[in-house]
Formats: sequence, C-alpha cells, structure tokens
Amino acid sequence: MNQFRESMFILSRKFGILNEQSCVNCCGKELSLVQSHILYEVNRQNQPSMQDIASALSMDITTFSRQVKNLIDKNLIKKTPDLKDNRIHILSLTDKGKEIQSKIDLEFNIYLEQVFSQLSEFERDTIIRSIELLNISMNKAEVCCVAALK
Amino acid sequence: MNQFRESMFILSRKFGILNEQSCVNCCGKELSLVQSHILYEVNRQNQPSMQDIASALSMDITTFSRQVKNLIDKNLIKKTPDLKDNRIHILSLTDKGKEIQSKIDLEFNIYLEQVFSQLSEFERDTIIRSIELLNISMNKAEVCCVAALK
DNA sequence: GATATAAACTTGCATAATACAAGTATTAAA
DNA sequence: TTTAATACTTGTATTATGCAAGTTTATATC
Repeated sequence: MNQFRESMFILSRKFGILNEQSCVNCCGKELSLVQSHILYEVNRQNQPSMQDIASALSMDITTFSRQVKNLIDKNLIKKTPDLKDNRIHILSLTDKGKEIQSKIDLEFNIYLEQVFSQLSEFERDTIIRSIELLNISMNKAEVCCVAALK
Repeated sequence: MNQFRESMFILSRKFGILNEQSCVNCCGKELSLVQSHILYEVNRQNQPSMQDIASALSMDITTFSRQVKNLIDKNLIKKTPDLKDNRIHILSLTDKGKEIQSKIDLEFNIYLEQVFSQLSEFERDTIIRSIELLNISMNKAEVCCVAALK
C-alpha cells in the first residue's frame, strides 16, 4: 500500500518531468506546462467545451478562462460558439496550435522510446494494461471526485 | 505509444486529485498540495538536506526555501544544521508535522483501499510491479534529467 | 409568455507561487 | 591564502490562482 503510493509518487513526478522537458524542448519559455496540457487535452477531446477541458485538467474555470485567452493571443487555440447553445464555447487548435502540439508529442515520444526500449514486448503490454486497469478501478471507486476524468 | 501517454496522463491527474483530496480532507486550506508533498518527502527520506527534497520534488531551490519557511512558521518542519558541513540544513518533521503527515496518509489510504478493493490480489501485484518496472526503466533511460529521482 | 432559476462563461481583485539575479556563509581546491 | 564552488537566502518582478460578482444565454415554473 505504502509501496504503491511511493512508486506512484515517483512515477507521477517523472512523467511530469518528461512532459515539462518536452514542452521546454519544443517551445522554451513561450509555453507553460499548463498551457501545453491544455493543447494536449483540446487535441485529444472531440469538440470540447471550456468546461470539458477545465474539468479534465481539474482547473478552476476562471483560471482556465484566462489561460485560454493567453493561448488565443498566441494564436494556438480557437473558440467557437456552439450552434445549439450559445453559452457554450467549443475549443479547437489553430493550425499553429496543431503544429506545436505535434511537435511536443514528438519530443515526448523520443523520451518514451528510450524508456520502452529497455523493456520487452511483454513487459510493455503488461505495463500499459496495468495502467488502464488502474484507471478503470479508480473510475469505479471514486464516484465523488475522480469519476469525471475518462 | 499514444495510448500509453494518454493513460498515464489520466492516471497522473487522478493520482494528483487523490493527493489533493487527502490534503484538503486533512487540513482544509491550512496546507497546500505542494506543502503536503514536502512533508511526505521529508518523512520518506533519511536525514534529507534542502537540496535533496527540492530536487526530489523538482522544485526551484528558492521557491522551496520559502515554502520551508512557511512550514517552519506552521511548526510542521525543523531545520537542523549538519554537524559535518554547516552549509547544509537537515530537514525533519516536528511532532505536529508527523501527526499531520500520517493523517494525510490515512486519508489517502481510505481512497486507495476503495480503488484496490476493485482488484484481485493478482491484479494488484501486477500493477505494483508494473509501476516499479516503469520507474526502473525510466531511471535507466533518462540519464540527463530524470535520473535524479529514486 | 413572463418571471425565476440555472448554466457557461468573464472580469476584478487580492493572495500565493514562481524563478531569476544577486546576496551571505561555509567548505573545498589551487 | 586566494579562488572557486556549494548550500542556501532574500529582493524583486511576473505569473498563477481562486473567490466574488458580473454578463449572457438557455431552461423551468407558473
């Protein structure tokens, strides 16, 4: 139990560093880690609203609103009013946003390949399935506060 | 590869939320998440210096220095000069710090039990070993920037 | 159809977190 | 005995954060 928490703590931190490094390698100080997360998540989701992304990143909506403004100023994100409900703003990446996003992705994959090259096919599969299994059981367990993330 | 990143992204975020919730449940607004991480890490390591903890949490040393000051003001942490080298300050938890730390631990374990109760003994072991394996291969791979964390 | 309620954001504001530059104090190296 | 390096601290400016209170649009109630 404690062993698990400790390992997860370290893994999380390392994963964070990989993300940070990928972001820095790509864009230096032009883009913060949080902003790169927003690009990542907007790219990942389908026609997401502000709420969708903010809650996926568990960010306060007001903080998020301002970060989106920053990203629009940098011409990385677009905000389109929803046709059915004008309160909702759909987020999407601009061409430049897509470019940056895939550049970060590339940087990340370079690191990831180094990590995975240490492992056998079987180990890789086991790890990926383990992480997915863990996510699933977290979804089941925490109805109250963690269920929102999929 | 992308599947891995996506699952890890979600897992990291959920783990972060569990940590945050444990921290909030324990101490409300008395303690920030970062501060709880410091307590956790000081408790985990043996006679750690400022540098040790700052780098384990990949925090800037100046930011860390100020957070330590906050925690000393809250009477949760002690700073003792190293006998052999007076530049180095060894960190340790005060009694109150230990108390808070184990209270957060308790909160965290309640969540964790809910998660693990969804899983079989075998699944649990596989998950834990997978995460450890992943940590090990990350250590091997990233000599440059991630190797520091153990 | 008018009014009340709620949802999806935005902005004001005060506080906390961050990191660079430049400092002090102590130890190690030349 | 200088010189350099390490371990930390403080000054300062910038950014991030989140609550309160706002606007605008949609939904529910009568």
